[in-house]
Amino acid sequence: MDEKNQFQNRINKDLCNVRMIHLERVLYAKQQAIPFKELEVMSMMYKMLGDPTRLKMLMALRDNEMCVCDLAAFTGLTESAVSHQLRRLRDLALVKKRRAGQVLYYSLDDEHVEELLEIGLAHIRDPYT
Amino acid sequence: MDEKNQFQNRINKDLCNVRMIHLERVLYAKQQAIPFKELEVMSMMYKMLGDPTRLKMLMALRDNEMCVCDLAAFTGLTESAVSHQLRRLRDLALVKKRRAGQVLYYSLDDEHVEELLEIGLAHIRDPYT
DNA sequence: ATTATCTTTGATCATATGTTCATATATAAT
DNA sequence: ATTATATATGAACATATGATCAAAGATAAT
Repeated sequence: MDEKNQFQNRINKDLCNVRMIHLERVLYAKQQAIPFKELEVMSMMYKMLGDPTRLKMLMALRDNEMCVCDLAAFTGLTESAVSHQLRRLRDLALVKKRRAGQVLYYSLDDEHVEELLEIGLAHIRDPYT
Repeated sequence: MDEKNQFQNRINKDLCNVRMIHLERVLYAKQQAIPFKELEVMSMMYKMLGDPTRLKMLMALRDNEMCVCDLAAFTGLTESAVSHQLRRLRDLALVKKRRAGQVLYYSLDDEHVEELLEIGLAHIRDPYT
């Protein structure tokens, strides 16, 4: 096999050889790609759903708004740990809080979050429908 | 404040005092909670969406099925790294593969995955609608 | 059969993550 | 003002995670 053939799938890109089979698909993907900052925020949002403890809290919040100590009792964690996680969930707009005196009531931020939870549950229960 | 008052929100549960404000909500949450095994799978599925590299790959797969080396070229990672991540995505039924000779074409597993991506993107772009 | 191409796998390592403990803040009650 | 309640924050530590490198399968071509 001569050198031309050997490198038929190697395309010079930014001074280094990168192998690819469908150049047009790679270019199209690059065109369509969302800005990196959005990608980071978006992946961080999913990551916040991607922990058993936080997910358990979120699933419970589908039915009722709950305060920190309730969530701690429910999850079996310390209130500190729950508070830490709620803060991260709040930073990504997955939950919101409402104050009533000393008590802070947490609930799902909006219907997007509910949908993400519903679809995720459906997916793991019926992977092929 | 006498001892009765001091412990009004402390309920003996499994031999240790746990503070909670809404016992009925905690009990209801426990009743409604999905099995732990499902919770683990579900959170792992979101976790797989929760990494910039994997998410970038998945977003690209919305438009086209792509092979490993294309995805490597697109992401700027080694083919090995891409393959590792694709395997994890496949384990959670987020992508599927189709063989054509030596080339393996990856695509989103089903419409659940597309929906999860659409809603996630909508959420970070319009946090309040 | 041998070689090339495309992809996968296992080990390794630096970084990221979740929990706990100690402490601080905020609101309410005495 | 002082004390109690409810929550938040920062530091620390053990574990989990993602990328790389080296090597191995798997399919196709010669």
